[in-house]
Amino acid sequence: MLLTRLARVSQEVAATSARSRKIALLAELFRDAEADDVPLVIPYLAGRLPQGRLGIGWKVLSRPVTPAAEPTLTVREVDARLTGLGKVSGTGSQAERARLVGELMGAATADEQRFLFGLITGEVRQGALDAVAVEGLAAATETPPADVRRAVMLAGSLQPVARALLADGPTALDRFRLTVGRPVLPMLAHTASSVAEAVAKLGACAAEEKLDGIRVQVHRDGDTVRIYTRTLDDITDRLPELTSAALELRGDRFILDGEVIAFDAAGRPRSFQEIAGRVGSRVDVATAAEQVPVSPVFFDALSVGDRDLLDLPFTERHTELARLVPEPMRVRRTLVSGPDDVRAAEDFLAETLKRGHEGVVVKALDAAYSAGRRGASWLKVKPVHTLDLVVLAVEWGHGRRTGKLSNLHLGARTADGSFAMLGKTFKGMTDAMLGWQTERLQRLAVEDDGWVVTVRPELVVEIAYDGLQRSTRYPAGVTLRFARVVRYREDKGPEEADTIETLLAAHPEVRP
DNA sequence: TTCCGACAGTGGGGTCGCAAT
DNA sequence: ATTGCGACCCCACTATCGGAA
Repeated sequence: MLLTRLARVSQEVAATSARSRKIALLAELFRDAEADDVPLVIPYLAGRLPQGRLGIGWKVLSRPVTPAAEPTLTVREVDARLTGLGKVSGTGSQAERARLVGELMGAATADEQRFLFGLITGEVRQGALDAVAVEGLAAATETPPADVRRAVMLAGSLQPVARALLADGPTALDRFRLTVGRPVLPMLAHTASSVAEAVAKLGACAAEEKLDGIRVQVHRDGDTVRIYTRTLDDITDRLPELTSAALELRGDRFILDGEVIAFDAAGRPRSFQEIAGRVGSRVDVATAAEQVPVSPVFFDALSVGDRDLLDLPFTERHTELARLVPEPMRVRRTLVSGPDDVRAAEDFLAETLKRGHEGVVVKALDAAYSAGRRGASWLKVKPVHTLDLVVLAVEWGHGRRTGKLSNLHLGARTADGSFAMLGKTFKGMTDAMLGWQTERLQRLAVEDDGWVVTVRPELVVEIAYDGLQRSTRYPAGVTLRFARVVRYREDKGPEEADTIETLLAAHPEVRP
């Protein structure tokens, strides 16, 4: 199949907003693909590369290359060239990679160049990624979408499922079973604004500590242990303590879900930054492990022995977990019978925060373990802080925000009356706010370099954030974690904005 | 008819590792 | 040694479609 066909369909998919139409367009293309093209066509139109990461980014791809006049590239040729690209490594490799990218782009028409750019940077912007491609695949093969989604969860990605389904038909899905040693997509939590809201939605539930570390899925089969991240990367070699911990447990065959965290000398949880640095260290693991030893805290069991627990209610999975994992390695929790029992959950949240953790996750007791779309049966609740800050500058948006001023630069007052930048945010704005701020901020503009518009520091905005973290980038030595806009405060002048001093005083545990 | 779950999009900061300077 | 870039950790929120209630 020619690449130009994919590029054209991708444009058509992007042009329609109806999900049903997107699915129909994808299904039609999948049906037309030859057997050998299928393993490429499906991930390409799901916005993914079968090779995974290539080491090529926005910078290299942005160099202009004269496009080809006629479309000649086939999907298989593109795949072969990208595979070659991924294999280039060593000294001088960056120049060689750039040369190969230039060759590929030079063989592509302008439309194809646009498609390849989106594919490699992961920004296809056609309004259809994995989930819609799964629906398209289900339609093309006349298989129930729920069955395809479940197989994708068990396989960890779309490609193997697509290949099996198109080669052998719907019965091939039976091959995708939970297997120790093969990671599955983890179940994720939604957000609730309060414990009361979460309990009202879920009924009988458990409130568990929410730990601010790195999610891990631990597989043990006899003496073999493998550890996977949320995106299913294998990080076994970076966390030797976890292998030891898994080998100490009584069972010799299981899959557990948990979080890796670390404690300081006083027994308080260390910051996310410290844990992420430790888990990210690959070169000298021994030294990193000495400086920041980590501990696992497990909260779910996906399989034990030869039993697949995924479809069991949480209560039963937890019974299995408790049988296998002793107390300190198991997450602290409390049971809540229902809305009349909210106080128990609220007290538990207060205790958890006092112990230095992030918040709680409220989990329905009757829910199965599912990465699919079986509703939000895990709800996280975290405290939210707010500040009044001053807009110092704003960046022009991309994609659907093209032509709108989007990403705000936020400043707090300093002792001398000037403003210190604390970070940026593009979150929390409605389309109406986006339109309003585009007009309002242009009136305050003192400079526009085509990317950043610098403004007079006069407009006050209320910002919500999850906490403070250390920063080497910003002048105060700190930055906001997960900042988002709540509302504009036109009733306030910049002289009423919050100061760096009050911010630091509110977070004594963080020192710049 | 209204409500709500699922999805995609729009990017945020930090850290590590590697190649180039 | 320092800098720039890419990969991967953590993530919030809004708009929209389409099925459920």
